[in-house]
Amino acid sequence: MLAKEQLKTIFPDWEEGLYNAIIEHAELKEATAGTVLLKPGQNIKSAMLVVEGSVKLYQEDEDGGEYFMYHLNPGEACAVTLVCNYHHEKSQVLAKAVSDISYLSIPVEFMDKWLNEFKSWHYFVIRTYRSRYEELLKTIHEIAFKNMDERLEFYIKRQVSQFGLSVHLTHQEIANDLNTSREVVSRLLKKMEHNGWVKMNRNSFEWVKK
Amino acid sequence: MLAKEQLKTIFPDWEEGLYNAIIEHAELKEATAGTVLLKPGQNIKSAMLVVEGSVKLYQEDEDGGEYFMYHLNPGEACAVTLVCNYHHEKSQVLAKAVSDISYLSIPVEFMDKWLNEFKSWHYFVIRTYRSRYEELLKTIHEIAFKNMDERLEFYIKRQVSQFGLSVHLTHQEIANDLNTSREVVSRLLKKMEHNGWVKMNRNSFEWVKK
DNA sequence: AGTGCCGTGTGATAATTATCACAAAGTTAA
DNA sequence: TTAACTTTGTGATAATTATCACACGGCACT
Repeated sequence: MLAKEQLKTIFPDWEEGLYNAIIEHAELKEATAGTVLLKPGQNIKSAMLVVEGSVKLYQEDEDGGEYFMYHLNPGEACAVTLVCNYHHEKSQVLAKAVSDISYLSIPVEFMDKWLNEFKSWHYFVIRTYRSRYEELLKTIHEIAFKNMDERLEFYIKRQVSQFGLSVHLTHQEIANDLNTSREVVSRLLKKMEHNGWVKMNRNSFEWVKK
Repeated sequence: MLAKEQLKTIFPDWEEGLYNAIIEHAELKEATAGTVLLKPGQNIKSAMLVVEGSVKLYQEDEDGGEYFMYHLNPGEACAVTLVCNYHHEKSQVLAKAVSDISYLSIPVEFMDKWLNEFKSWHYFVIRTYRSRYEELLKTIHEIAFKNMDERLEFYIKRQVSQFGLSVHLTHQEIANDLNTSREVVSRLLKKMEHNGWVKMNRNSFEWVKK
């Protein structure tokens, strides 16, 4: 388990008691890049709080399609796992580690208990829901109103603000995240290259716009 | 203001003290069908809890487009208005009364206070966020993966489960909610009519499938 | 009854995206 | 180096949706 000091830097503004409770009851787990942490339909047995690395949240289609919704970073929690009624909730999302990660896993039994015990925990839960709700709104805005070129630009910008100007993704990976085809992504990136927005390499490209 | 008994039937499972606080501090407001209750960009000054009638929540585009996300019914609250930090939050959604409605309006000052005072209030807030988050997920699922015919069917089914088998909407209204054009809706409804899924009238139709 | 508006039907065409087919270039491993 | 594989480029074509144009019928109002 982490030292309390480390916890405090990653999850600031909690009560002493909550740090202690975490240290006592949470398990620090690790997962390698690409691991599926949560699948649609899966029963939720524990909450997930990211400590290190980042996680991608997807909506998944019945027949294999995926749509990327948002990233979870250190200090953030997966909203769908913060349930307050025992064992009955199932995941509606797919969560995948983008990098090697470590995260706190907290049995759902404590969710309800801590809501009563720790004020800072219930603020954390509410803030988590609120911010994830807002991420979903942004995602809906993109899909509902924008064409693929603008959606790709939005996607790249999110990627850039996460990992910097150098984007290490293949066209195929991007196409999967946007539920479109590799060809479409290739052509749109080519157009962006002509416009001087990106510098293309194999397996990666640089975002140079603005 | 409503009598406590009425409040209890619409918002069950609250504490006595919360009902009293509502009676003391909430205002019971009314609005006629079609009224815009909340606009994107607007500062949130008060929470909205639906008492009677129903409200439609939309994502709005910069240039006039709208996309319908979900309904709010009596006993439900608008998640975006349940803010806990004063005055700084702006709406990212559009809320419109579908029918004549009445709702409780609670100044945001109380949001934080009540979170501390009433356990039943913070459960209510969390449940609200959770259920709205889930509605957004469903919406994303539709837009990201389905063609317009399936999205229209999903839309009609939601309408039916809200208001019954008789759907009183013009093709134009449906087209606005789905951010598509009237012609597309007309043609798809015609196809559904051929399949025996609907019986068309002027200004309305019946859902007869299954 | 006539006028005009609104809701609907429908063809023609454009724009966007999806799908298929295949080539070329870079990378990895024997 | 050669072979196998991955990534990317690109044309051709299909499917889906958007847009434009216009007709027709019901309904309200005089």
